[in-house]
Amino acid sequence: MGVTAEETERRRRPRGAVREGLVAAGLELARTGGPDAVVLREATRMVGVVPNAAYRHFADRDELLAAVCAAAMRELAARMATGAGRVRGKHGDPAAAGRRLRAIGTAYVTFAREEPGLFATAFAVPQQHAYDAPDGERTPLGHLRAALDELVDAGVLRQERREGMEYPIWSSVHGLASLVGQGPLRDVPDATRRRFEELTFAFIGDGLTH
Amino acid sequence: MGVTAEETERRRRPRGAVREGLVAAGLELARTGGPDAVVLREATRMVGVVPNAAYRHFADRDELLAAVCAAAMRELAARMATGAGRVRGKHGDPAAAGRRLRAIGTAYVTFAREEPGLFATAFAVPQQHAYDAPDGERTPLGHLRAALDELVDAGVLRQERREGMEYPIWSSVHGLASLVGQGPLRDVPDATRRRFEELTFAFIGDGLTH
DNA sequence: CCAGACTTGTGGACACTGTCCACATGGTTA
DNA sequence: TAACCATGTGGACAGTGTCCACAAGTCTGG
Repeated sequence: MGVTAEETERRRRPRGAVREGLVAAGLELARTGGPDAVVLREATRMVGVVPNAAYRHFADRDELLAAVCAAAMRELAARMATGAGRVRGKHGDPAAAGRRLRAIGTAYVTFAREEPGLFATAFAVPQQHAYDAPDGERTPLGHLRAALDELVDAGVLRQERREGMEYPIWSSVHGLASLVGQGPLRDVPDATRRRFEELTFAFIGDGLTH
Repeated sequence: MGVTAEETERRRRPRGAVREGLVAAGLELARTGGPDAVVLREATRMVGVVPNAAYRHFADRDELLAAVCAAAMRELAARMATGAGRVRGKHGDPAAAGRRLRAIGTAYVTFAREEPGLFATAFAVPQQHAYDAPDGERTPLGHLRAALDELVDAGVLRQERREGMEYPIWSSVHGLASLVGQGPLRDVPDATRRRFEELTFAFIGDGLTH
């Protein structure tokens, strides 16, 4: 009797819900344990479905992981957007432009420190890293590019120094995030870490206005 | 008959050979597949010993992995030492000091690109990252500190800017290495990658002489 | 409107992994 | 020489990714 009820209930899942559920479950696992914690069977258990069901939506575990990685990367981009959005001052104001660059950098590093598992997961599977994601949203690199363009508009960064400036800055911020989030500097005291962040952002500022 | 021969052969291993063999095997696995590829059973197979034998030398797989990570980190430090050692010019010569800093940075990034598996493994288990390793050898951070100290001695880096300068620079180099070695910039063409490296090292130089 | 095709979930199986236990065996020491 | 200790063995177990055959809904063309 209960069997029939549950059996019929089995099909009541909205279309695509299992796939989304698996990604959400994978994100939760990644949050606490990083990419290695994204175990297919555990994710299916969380969704309430048998392990093999996952294979109707992903070719294998790697494909599930890739979807989780993409989601983690979107989360990082979203936090950068939020950080930049909180800075007031209109486009072209030199001070505001500087604060916006710093805000996206801070968001990046803060994400790595507060969510080391998700941060590691975001970079676990190398994705195409264009300025914009397929859905039209800005990627982290896109946010950086926009911030640098604004610094040029504001007259803070000279045009002839603009080209390629994304990469040294991305390197600095990404390296700081890695070292502090999961790397050797993971366990330094909070005050020390803040000093490292301060030093690094000051270094970037120096490099920009050279 | 053959049994007895092999049985007696079993004990012919030099003392500590199994442990060292396991680390060496783990290093080989890490070289091709990163930290996840360090699988205990495969390492024991390579050494020619039964899986459980590993538990006489390591509490569990994590402890084996930690040993492999430490070895990978020493390998990175060794390459930095080699790179610095190739630069001629005596201590205190400004040009030589700059070249030495660049040489250790280049060695760091080159290691990440040529041996992405080992690079990832070196940073997979966060170790104490002092200036010197327990065996007295310089760590990567130790090399960086020495290079910066020399820049001060050479008069390139002003003393009052010296303190804490390790961290922005380490961040820049480590970030570049991560992005180029295993991260989103892993597959950019060689020429592009070299340009990113050039830009980043120039950026660091600017920040130093600010 | 209904038979077949397609989609999606199930059940059972396999090889592989890390790890535990009891046991054997050789070298060392009291 | 007898007891001990370090080290390797053999067998077992749970957990994992993945494959195959099957079932039960859903959609579609005649």
